Amino acid sequence: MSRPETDEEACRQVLQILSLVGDKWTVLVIGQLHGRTLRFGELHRAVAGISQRILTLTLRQLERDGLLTRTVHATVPPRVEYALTELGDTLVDALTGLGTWAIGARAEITQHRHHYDTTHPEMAPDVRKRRP
Amino acid sequence: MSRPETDEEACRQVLQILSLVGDKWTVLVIGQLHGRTLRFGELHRAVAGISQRILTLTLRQLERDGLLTRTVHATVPPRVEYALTELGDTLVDALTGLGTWAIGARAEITQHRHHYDTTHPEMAPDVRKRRP
DNA sequence: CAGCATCCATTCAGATACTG
DNA sequence: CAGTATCTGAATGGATGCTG
Repeated sequence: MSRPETDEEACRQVLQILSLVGDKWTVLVIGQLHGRTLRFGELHRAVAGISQRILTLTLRQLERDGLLTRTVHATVPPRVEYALTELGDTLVDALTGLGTWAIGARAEITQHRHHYDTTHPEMAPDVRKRRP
Repeated sequence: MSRPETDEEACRQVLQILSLVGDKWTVLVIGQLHGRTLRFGELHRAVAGISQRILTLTLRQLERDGLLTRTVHATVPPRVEYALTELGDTLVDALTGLGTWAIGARAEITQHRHHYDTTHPEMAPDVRKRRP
């Protein structure tokens, strides 16, 4: 009874979420927002290396998906605050599970890679190219 | 005491894993491999729409990371079988958690998107463009 | 059957410069 | 401060054709 319809379905759902969260920055952003509210500039500084454009797009997407709220204070200078919604918080929780796995598996994966690279000398440069 | 070092660290780890698993096909492939062994052609058919090139690259990467094994049977015609390793199985388990979240949140997210799109008419075409 | 080599179109991140 | 506008190089995915 392995691989029932729900597995199939779950797989597609995961895919959706991964494409939603799978880009380089989204996870970092919601990670910073976990349990606190930050302004645009603060986020920009907190997520080292992100460009304004990408940060803006990332925030807009998360806002559109209902994962965070964007609050504009009509002051001078302008003040815009970002915070996770309850839905966003639950996503963080869900991702935490993956994070735990990642921490536990990291060493083993690194080791496997090294072994593979030495065992299969120049067999798959493309593969390594994709994971520097 | 929110956001201790471990959070920071976990976040990077998640990012690693997401970039490892976050592409369009990897999840589908390991999803198909969950609990069974498949040949290249079977996988190619099972994961509808994937090209041979991408399937090959995806499999190589997973093999390199120690998430699946590639067994070549020296027969004619050649027979190559792919199966998840124990590590790969644990990844599937970890992803299942995310899948569960995804299924539960899907409706709400869709609803939020719709609301956002009607509320912010042409405010963020780029955002919608990124999520058709 | 399983996969590699090639080429092409597209997407996207990132840098830079400008504005309400 | 908090974006928006624009441009460009790089990376990727996908299609096609060939081979041990």
